[in-house]
Order: sequence, then C-alpha cells, then structure tokens
Amino acid sequence: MKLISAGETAANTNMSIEAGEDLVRIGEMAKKYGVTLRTLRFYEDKGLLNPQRDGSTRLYTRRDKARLKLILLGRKVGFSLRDVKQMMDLYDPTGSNTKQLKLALDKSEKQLARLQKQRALIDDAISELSGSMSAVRQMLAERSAPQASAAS
Amino acid sequence: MKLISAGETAANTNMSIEAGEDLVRIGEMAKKYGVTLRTLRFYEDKGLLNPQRDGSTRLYTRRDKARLKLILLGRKVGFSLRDVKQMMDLYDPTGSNTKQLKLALDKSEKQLARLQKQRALIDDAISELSGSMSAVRQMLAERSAPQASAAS
DNA sequence: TATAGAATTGACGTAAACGTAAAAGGCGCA
DNA sequence: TGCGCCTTTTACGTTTACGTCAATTCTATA
Repeated sequence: MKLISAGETAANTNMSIEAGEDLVRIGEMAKKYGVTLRTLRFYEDKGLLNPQRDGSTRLYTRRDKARLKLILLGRKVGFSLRDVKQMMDLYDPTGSNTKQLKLALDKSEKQLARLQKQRALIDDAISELSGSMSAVRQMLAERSAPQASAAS
Repeated sequence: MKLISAGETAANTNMSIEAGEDLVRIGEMAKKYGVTLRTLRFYEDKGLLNPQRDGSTRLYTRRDKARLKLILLGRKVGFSLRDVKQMMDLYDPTGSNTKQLKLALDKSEKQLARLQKQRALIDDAISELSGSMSAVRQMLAERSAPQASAAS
C-alpha cells in the first residue's frame, strides 16, 4: 500500500493509481504552505483538518489544501483558530452556506474593529515612545554639550 | 505597630531617611494607579518595585510611585517587564546615568521599529480582511438578489 | 467582642499556538 | 542489511503578565 504525490510528473518514485487524486504527505504539505509538521498535526488535533490515512500516514487532499489556505488567511487577519473552526464547521457543500457567510461577516466586523483599535493603540504607543526618545536625546545632549563643541 | 492613615507623618518605628515620607499601603497604591494588588506584588516579585515593610505590610514611597509610573509607561509603549527592569536597574541617583539613557534609547529604537512593523502588519490584515468582507457581502447578495428584491 | 475589611504568602490556572524531545515503525537504496 | 529519511503518537515545555482561589493574620470599628 503506497500512493503519494502527483499523478502527472513522475519525478517521484511513487505513483498513484487513482485518477486525479493529488494526495500529499505531511512533509510536502508543510513545505508547500510554509508551516511545520507540528502545525499540521496540531490543526488536525483541533479539528481544522481531516486528512485521509494510508495506514497511519496522513494524506492530504486538495480539500485539505483549501481548508489550510483558509486557516492561514484567518490567522493572517487575526482570527483565533477557534473562530476559524467555528466558521469552517458551518460549511456545507450542498447548501447555500448563507449562515456560514453571515457568521463570517459578523466575526469579520468584530475583528476589523479589534484591528482598528489595536492600530490606534499602536499609534498611541508610537507617538508616546517618540516623545520619550526626544526627551532622552535631549538629556543626553545636555550631558555632553556643556563640555565642548560636538562629537560622539 | 501601625502607621499610615496619612495624618501622622511623624517618625515612628522605622526611619532611614527623613520625614515627610508619604507612605501608602498596597490598596491605596493600587487604586491610585489603576492596577491590582496582584500586579503590585507581581512587580515586586520581579524586582521592579521594592516597597518598605511595616512588619509584613508593604509601604510604598514616592520612589516606588515614580518607578511604577515608569513601568506603566514602558508597558504602554510595549516594553516587556524584563526590558523595563533592565533599564531601571541601571539607574544611579548619584551619576549622570548616561549608560541608562543610552540603553533606553537603544531599546526604544528597536521597540519603535517593532511597533511600526506591527502597524504595517495590522494595516495589511485590515485591508485583507476588508477585501474578504466585500467578497462575502457579494456572495450573500448573489444568494438573495436572484430571488427577488432585497431585505435582511 | 464580633464582624467586616485589609493584608500576607503560596500556588495552581490561563490563553495561543505550537516547539521539542522521545521512542518506535516503515521504506527505498547501495 | 545497515543507513538515513520520513512518519507516527505521546506528552511535557514555552512565553507573559497576571487571575483566582485558599488559608491565615491583623486591625479598625461598631
């Protein structure tokens, strides 16, 4: 029992007999999306991914790839994995997914608000810090200027 | 043994410096600076504060207040407590503190860079999220528009 | 004196997202 | 057939800044 990577290019030793099923193992998956093996297993443990198995070996389908892309997008915009899961769990391939979309929109609005608040805090911190830095530079200048002209 | 209660500023059991020492207990200190008791004890545990003791009761001097203000400022601009401590540990009331100021400036520059980077990431996330939201709204519209007019 | 309000020192819990062994099973290949 | 690489499961460790009891003591006040 062994299948694995692509069905087209025979760059690999193993070839799938199945048609079009582009299955990859965890190593390739990780490399492809720039995550670690641990991360993929962790996501699975959290119910975010659900790869097939060949014996005990995980085999990721293009469905898993789509889901991983969504996870990474969610992570990028600051959603927790819990949120991501909650949204993905509502996905129904046979329906219109109106509920899912509404939930996503709702969560997105809240997340957007959080992000804007964070940005405000950071802007605040930046100006505060800049101010302090000016003061410190001033103090340092007063400690070296009275001596002579200028140098450092 | 009891002092406090802010009226009798006279000398009591302990005196190492001089009078006029406006000592406050942890409760008042916490209220004054908007932190919890736990926080004050935690900062002490981390070596950031060093209140006097009346028996086992902590008594905060104006020195502690000054230090706490610095801690809170540092926290606001995103320094870790470790950083704050490192900078404060260099304070020498008898010297020019040039070293301390230089370290503070150095750390500040790095922190400023971090903050700016964070802001860039957040801006990125905001626009990405906004984009996704538009798409989702679009999808929702397509699910309700084809039927009739609109509502929701 | 009884009760409520401060204060003390532990010490475990929390959140988020993995990192990092450890021990073991398979597989291709020279 | 031994080596090396990939994979698996299990499970404790990390980071930061406290939160949240718990048990106890001290004190002020009605």
